[in-house]
Amino acid sequence: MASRKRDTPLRREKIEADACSPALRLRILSELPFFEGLAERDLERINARFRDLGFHTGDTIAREGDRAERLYIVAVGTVRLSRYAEPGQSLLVDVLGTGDFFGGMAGYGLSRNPDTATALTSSCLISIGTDHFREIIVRHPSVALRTVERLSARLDTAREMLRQLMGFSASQRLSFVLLRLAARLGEARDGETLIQTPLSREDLAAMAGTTTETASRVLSELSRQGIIRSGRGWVAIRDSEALSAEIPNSRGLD
Amino acid sequence: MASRKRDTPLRREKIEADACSPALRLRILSELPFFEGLAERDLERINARFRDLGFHTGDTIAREGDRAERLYIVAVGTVRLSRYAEPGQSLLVDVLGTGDFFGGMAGYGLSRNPDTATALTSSCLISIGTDHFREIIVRHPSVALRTVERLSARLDTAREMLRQLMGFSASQRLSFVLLRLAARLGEARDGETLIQTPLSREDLAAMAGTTTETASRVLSELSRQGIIRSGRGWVAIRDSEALSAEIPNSRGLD
DNA sequence: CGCTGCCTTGATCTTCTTCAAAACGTGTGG
DNA sequence: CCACACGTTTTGAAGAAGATCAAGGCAGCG
Repeated sequence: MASRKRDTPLRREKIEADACSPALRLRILSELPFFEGLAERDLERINARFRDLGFHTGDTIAREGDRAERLYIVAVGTVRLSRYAEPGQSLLVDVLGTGDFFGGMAGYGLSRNPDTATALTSSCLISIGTDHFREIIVRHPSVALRTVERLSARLDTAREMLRQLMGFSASQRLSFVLLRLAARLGEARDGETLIQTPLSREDLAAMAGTTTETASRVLSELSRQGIIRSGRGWVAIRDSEALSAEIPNSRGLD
Repeated sequence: MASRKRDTPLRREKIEADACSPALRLRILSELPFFEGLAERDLERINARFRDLGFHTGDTIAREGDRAERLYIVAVGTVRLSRYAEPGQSLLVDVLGTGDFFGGMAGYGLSRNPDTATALTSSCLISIGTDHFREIIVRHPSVALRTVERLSARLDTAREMLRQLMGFSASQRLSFVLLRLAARLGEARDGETLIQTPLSREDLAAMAGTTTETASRVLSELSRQGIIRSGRGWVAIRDSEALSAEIPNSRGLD
């Protein structure tokens, strides 16, 4: 309706490819909740085990089915974890921001990557061989605990999504996905929460377990109601109350 | 059709309520993959921290929303983890057998039980306070690693189920659930794999994210094709090849 | 500008849920 | 030991939600 040539609120900052050069790595490491509270020299030793890697939008960071021999931590940017389903279909498992990790965690059970990771924006990650990470876990109980906690939380999230996916309607699921994304990646901007992670309708659909068309319809309807605004590659939530109200007994995640 | 008064292959052994009395606990503990490789005296110390609990069929072991202050490990029997959805609806998150654990793993993120646990059979569990378990993790790196690995595997399973739930048809999902159950809880019995865990059609439906009626229809159809046999509270898989073939690029889980 | 790809919208059609009722098993009490 | 009564399972028919198929519109980019 009243959708004139409105501002496209996209203001994507270019990320320097060398944003996490070796020099900066130590600082990044020390700020990760993961390694919080570790002694300076332990951090240095750990830092020496890490590698840093820059990626451009769309680059593949790790591929489903490859040997899982590295653990990755997102330092800057956002990363998309997806899992192949049918030809053409894929489930968008998660969207990761700064501090999130993925990749070969287990040495035994999961010898191969269960998911494909791609860079949604120019990103930079740090990575470490699983062997070395295991070593760190063994050496630093606090890291072990932290890892267990993060994994538990993620497991809960995944199960919560399962619950949502089954009982809820497509539009409820979409609303839920938007709230989840807003909470993790949203930026407050004059009263709205802007999600400027470049997620296509197809991506959103994949997160909600529905089709591109349905996703589009739902977003249109929400816009019509003034609950959100959206455009190509961005969504802004204007009334998150109303959005939450769409979802029966929802729970915050992550 | 040819479904005459066939044998009900149920042979459910009664489980003594005291099957895991303190005396037996040590043995059980030492056989858990979890604590494999620990020294005798470490095991004894750990054992001292554990409590043992017996449950009858249908008993509630832990309730969704309660404070998560204990970790449980299934010693004997099977346990059902479910999560409330809509009034009347619930998602059956998982079915646990010997050696599986659940409950408060994280101290921070998950201060409350995300799931309700009920005993599917007479079961006996051992449990430990989360604080004590954290202590064990800190003290015994091998347990930490094992925990991380188990959690990773579970996370993967949950995500795999997510993938299934979205792209697949109800019958494919059901087939998948049956295979999963068979792999974890099935017993080989003259050429068939028998799942004698007393799961109702409603339970199966909840695992597959569908309704009782649809579950029933699908099982009927599979029986008609000779792929399975089923009755009240049991399913036997006669041709797991055929069952797998129902599912596009499936993956083993857990 | 005109192309290419993304997004929107419409119409049809399949699948699954929902509502309803009958058949079956199981355990119970006579 | 039999018969009844309950809950589970099965089956049927109608309905709704969403997938699929098919165009048309709009933004960004060369």
